[in-house]
Amino acid sequence: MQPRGSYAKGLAKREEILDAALECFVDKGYDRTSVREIARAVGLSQAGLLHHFPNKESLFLEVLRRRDEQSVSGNEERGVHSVHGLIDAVERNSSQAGLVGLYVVMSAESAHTEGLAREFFRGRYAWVLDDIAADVERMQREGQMISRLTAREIASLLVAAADGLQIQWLLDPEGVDMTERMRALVAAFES
Amino acid sequence: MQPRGSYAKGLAKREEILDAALECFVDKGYDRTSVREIARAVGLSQAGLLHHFPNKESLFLEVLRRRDEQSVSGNEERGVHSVHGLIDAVERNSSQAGLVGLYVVMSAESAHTEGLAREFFRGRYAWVLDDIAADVERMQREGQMISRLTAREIASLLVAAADGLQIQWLLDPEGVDMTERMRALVAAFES
DNA sequence: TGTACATCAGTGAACGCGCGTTCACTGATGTAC
DNA sequence: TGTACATCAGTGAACGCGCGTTCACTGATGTAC
Repeated sequence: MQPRGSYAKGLAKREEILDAALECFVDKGYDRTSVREIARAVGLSQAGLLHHFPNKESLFLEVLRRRDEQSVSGNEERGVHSVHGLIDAVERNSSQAGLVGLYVVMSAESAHTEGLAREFFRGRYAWVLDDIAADVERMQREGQMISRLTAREIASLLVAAADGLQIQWLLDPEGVDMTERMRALVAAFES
Repeated sequence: MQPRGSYAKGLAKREEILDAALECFVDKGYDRTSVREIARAVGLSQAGLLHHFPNKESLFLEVLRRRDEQSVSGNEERGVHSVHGLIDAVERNSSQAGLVGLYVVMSAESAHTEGLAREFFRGRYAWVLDDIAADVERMQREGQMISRLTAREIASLLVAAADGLQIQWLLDPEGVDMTERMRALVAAFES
């Protein structure tokens, strides 16, 4: 006998939970966010929440996965991950108070840890860097970017700067304009 | 009646605790490091450890402060914080498996949080950026660096890249040579 | 169209656990006289 | 030089607390006949 699957109401609640969980994880990190807290935010008991997800780590990974899907589909028209796609992501980030910023904190947190979250981020960085490096290589061929550095080096530095600027911005939101600063970096790489 | 102050034995134990705490915080982060764990590492009971520090947060801040002092005194001859001082720090970091890396994870963690740790990092970033910007400005005056970007922008991007590369390196130690990549970035800024 | 029933959605209470911190205490150690 | 004593260094047990998770359960909902 096959399981029947979720009802419409269940799926809707699931989405609601993922939204609330994202918000909590973004502004408090994994460890400092409790399941109870997320449950309260969506008007459920903790046991009610855990009816939709087997445990906290699964919920967290679902949040990451969905975030990734959304960011991919939103960027479709300009190439999944490109140099300017990265700048867009940074811009969205500063206006929406840390949507992609989840990644910086979460990846920094999980970089030290074993487990599924670490594997998720390792994989994610790998293909983001691949995509951006491909875009940089194209720009180099078209003579738009310097060739003194390899495409991979430039891609890695761009992503690193985006992540690092996020930290500076979180510590001092008025002092840093992330988008403008990213544009300046790209300009320095342009030939 | 004045307090008598610590004995030599007490001061030695204090240093031992700070060393052990640094190691724990570096590879597990603040939340996942327990006082009991640090105490065990230095052969004390948890209550014994808390004889030397009033609570966990104080211990943590002491670790940060001492780390900063050591890194300053080690860099004396080349200017406290300079462009090449930053590269040195990155290099030391990759060889010593994350000594300064404490800052990246800790600052990312604490960027979202209120409290003393956040203030510590806010202040620290402010003066590190000031120092490096001053060094960049000197290099610009001497014609060694491009002037298309402001000194402050360059300084901010250098620090951001150093932090971001740390994350990439933690996730994939073989895939990234942080030092070499930092040198490439500095080269891109040189005129 | 009606109904029996399996499954879904969600509750409330409890579980064991590890956490940071506190307490009253003991022995070692330096110091004032 | 000897000694009384205040303070330091450290112990062991306990504290309350919030955590993630589990349990037995109830009512709602879709579906098969």
